[in-house]
Amino acid sequence: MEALREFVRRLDFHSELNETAKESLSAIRGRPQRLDREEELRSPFGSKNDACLVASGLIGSTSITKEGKRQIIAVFIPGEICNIGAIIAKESSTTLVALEMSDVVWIRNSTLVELTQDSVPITKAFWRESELQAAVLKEWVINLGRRFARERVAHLFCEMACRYAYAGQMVEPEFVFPVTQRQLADIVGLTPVRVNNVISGLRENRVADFQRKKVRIFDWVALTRKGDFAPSYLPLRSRELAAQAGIHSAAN
Amino acid sequence: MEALREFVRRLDFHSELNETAKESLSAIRGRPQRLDREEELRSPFGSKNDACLVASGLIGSTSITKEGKRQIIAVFIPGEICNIGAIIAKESSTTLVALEMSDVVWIRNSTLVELTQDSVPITKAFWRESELQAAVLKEWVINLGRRFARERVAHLFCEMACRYAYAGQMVEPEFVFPVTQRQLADIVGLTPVRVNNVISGLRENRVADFQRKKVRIFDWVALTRKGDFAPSYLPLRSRELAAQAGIHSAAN
DNA sequence: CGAATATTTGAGCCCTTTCAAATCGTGTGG
DNA sequence: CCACACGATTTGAAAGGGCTCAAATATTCG
Repeated sequence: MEALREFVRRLDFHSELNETAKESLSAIRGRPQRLDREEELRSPFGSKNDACLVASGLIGSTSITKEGKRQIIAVFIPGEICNIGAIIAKESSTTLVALEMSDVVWIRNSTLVELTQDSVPITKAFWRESELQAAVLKEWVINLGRRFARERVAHLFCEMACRYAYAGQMVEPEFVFPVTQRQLADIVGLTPVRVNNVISGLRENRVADFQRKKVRIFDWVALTRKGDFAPSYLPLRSRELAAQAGIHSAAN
Repeated sequence: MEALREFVRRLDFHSELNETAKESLSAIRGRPQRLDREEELRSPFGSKNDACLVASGLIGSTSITKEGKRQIIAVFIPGEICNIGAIIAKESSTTLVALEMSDVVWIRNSTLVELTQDSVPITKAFWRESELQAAVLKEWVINLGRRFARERVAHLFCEMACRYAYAGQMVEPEFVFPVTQRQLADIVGLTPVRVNNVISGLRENRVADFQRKKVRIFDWVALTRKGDFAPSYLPLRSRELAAQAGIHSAAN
C-alpha cells in the first residue's frame, strides 16, 4: 500500500526507526474505503478511535458552530493519518470529512495500540507525528487570530506547498490542492467571497494563483513574505528546501 | 512540591497510572524560578526542550507576527507543564511568557526522557496530556475562525472556568484568571478596546464579569450558550460538573 | 448537452480596529 | 502609610476590513 509506505517514511524521517519497527509498521493492514466529496467519514470498525490513513484526496477535520458556520481545523494529505492522537485520546468532538473524492484506509484502533504496547520507539514516533500536527495547528491559531485575509491565504498556500513538497507531490511551480474556494474559506476563517478577492489580488500581483484546484506559485519569496511564513515548524528534507529556492529563481 | 502533585494527579486521572509510575513521577526534581509579569522564560539548563511545570501564576505560549501583533497560542495554569510535547518535538517557534508573576519549576529534558525510556504507560500519559492541550488548541481555532468577539470571550471564560475547576481553583461563582484585558485580547485575537466592550456587555447582561483579574460567573448556562461551549473536550471530574450546575442555580 | 456547483463581481452594511483622551488602579519610593 | 507615576480600563468617534445579499458568468459532472 503506497500510502502506508509514505506514512512509515514520514515516521522514519522524524523518529529514526529501527528495522524491526519499520517492519511491524509496514505490516499494518486496514480496510480501504472510497469517499465522495463532502462525505463524512465513519469507521467501518465502529470505534471513534480507529485510525484513518489517507491514500488519495484530502480529508478535513471540521466543526460547526451553533450558528451553522463551519471551521476546518486541520487537513490531511495522502500519507498522513487523520488525527493520529485519537489512538490514545477520547473521541474528539470534530468530524472528519472528505474535502475531495478520496481514498482512505481504516486501521483498527487495537492494531495500533498493540504496536505501541511493547515499543516505546513506536509510541514516540506516533506521538511525534501527533506533535507535528499540533505544530500546524498552532500556526493556524496565529493565522486566524492576527492576520488579514490576504496573509492568511498566503500563509496557507506556503504551508501546503511545504507539506505537499515533503510528500513528493509538488510539481515544480505548482501543486494540487483539491479544495473549492468555499472550503478554503472554511480553513482560513473567511467568506468564500473574500477568499475569491484575495486570490484575485495574488493573481494580479503575480505572486500566486489558484485555479482548478491547483496552487501555482509565481514568486515564492513574495508569497512567504506576504504570508509571514517561516517553515521551521514543518518537517522538511534538504532536497525540498532546495526545491523551494528553485521555485523562486524559476519564477516570473 | 504541590504543583508536581497536581500534575501527577492529572496524569493519573486521564491515564490510570500504577503505583510504580506514580512514584517515579512524584520523584521528579527540578529547579524553581520566579518570573515577573511579561518576563520571558528560558530554561536554566540551556535546552529548548526542557519542561516547565507551572507552580503559580499563568504562563502563555506566544508568537509575534511580522507586523508586531502578538497572539497567545496557549495558556498554562498551575499543575500543567507548558508545552509538554516539547519533550519529544524539535524546539518550537513559540516563546513562553509569564502572563502574571509566576513560579515555575524547570525539569531537565533528560529527566523526562529517561522516565519514558522504559515505560510505555508513562510515555502514553505524557502523550495524552499533550493531546489534551491539543484539544484546547482546536477549540481556539474554531473560536478565532468562526466566532464573534462576544462569543470568543464567553467561550474562553467557560474553558478557563472548567480548567480552574478541574484544578480545584474555582471558588464558586468566581475564579482567578490573572491576565490584563490586553493579554485577553491577545488570546482571543481582538483589540483591548473590543475586549473591554465585550466585557461591559457581559456585565450589563448579568452573565459574567471580569474585574481585578477575577472572572465572576453570574449565569453559567447563559455564558455557555453565548460562548457556544460544550465542555466535552476537557477532562472533568463529576464533582466539578456538579459544581457547574451549582453555579447556574446559584446565579442571579 | 443540461443541471448543479463554483467562481466572479458589485454595493451596502456591520463588526472590529484605530486613534485619542479621560479615568481608574496598582506598585513603588519616600 | 501616603503620594506619585505608570499602566490598565473605560469611553467616544471615525475608518476600514470583511460580511451579506444578489446576480452574472464559468465549470464540472452526469
